[in-house]
Amino acid sequence: MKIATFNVNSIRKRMEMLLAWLRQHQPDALCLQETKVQDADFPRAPLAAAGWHVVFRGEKTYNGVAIVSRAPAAAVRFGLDDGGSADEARLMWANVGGVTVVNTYVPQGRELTHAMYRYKLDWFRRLGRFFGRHFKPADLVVWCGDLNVAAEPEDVHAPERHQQHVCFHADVRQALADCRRWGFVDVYRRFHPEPGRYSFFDYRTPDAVQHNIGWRLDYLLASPALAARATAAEIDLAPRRAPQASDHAPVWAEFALD
DNA sequence: ATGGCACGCATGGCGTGA
Repeated sequence: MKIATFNVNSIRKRMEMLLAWLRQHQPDALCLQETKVQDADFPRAPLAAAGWHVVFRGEKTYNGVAIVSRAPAAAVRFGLDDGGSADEARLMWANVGGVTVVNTYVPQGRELTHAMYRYKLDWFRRLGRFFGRHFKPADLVVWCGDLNVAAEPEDVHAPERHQQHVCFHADVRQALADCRRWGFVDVYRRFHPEPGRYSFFDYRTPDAVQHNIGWRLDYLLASPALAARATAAEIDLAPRRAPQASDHAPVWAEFALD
């Protein structure tokens, strides 16, 4: 089973690239973030014409998540179900081929002093409780998405310059670590321990990919039971190098399931 | 040290992203 995640930065701008990537990689499930489109305008027709199922929740201009799959997704649910802000355009989960796929677009946080940064830290706490409420480590679960955190110094170019950044501050790294303590394994790192492997490259950095000035913000984190079955994982930089690219690259992993 | 660029919007500059 092949599962992937891709922050597309507008699905309408990225549809041609997205269809080509699906055709080439044939994932069982692809989690998308930042679709930036309200549901009434979601471009489901070109995906359906290519034989893909898709479930989604979005809003105008901002956020938006979707799961594209070859077989229909089951038990599709949206949002954090703890009575707080549900953020349905930031979290969805579904069963695809016997695996529970959780797709998140974690709030970026804007500035350390901004209310959205407090909201981001709280969001990780709420998500940790969500995992504890719904899943057991023996379940086959994969948490995918743009987590907006470089988990370790190896996950960002020049970490010493980013100690006060909302995606690398000690507090947000700890919030992700606390959330992962449920049992999540970083599948990409199982296969690629080397530093300097990134999934995000800022548009404003000239030739960022060529100079490898980036961040690893996009993850597939598997439950212990699922991680034990991982056979491969990669960051695909080709779509990031292409014209009219998203600022993120797709990340995928494969699992050997019965 | 600062700002690059791209996106969407009842657009012609602004808020947001990371």
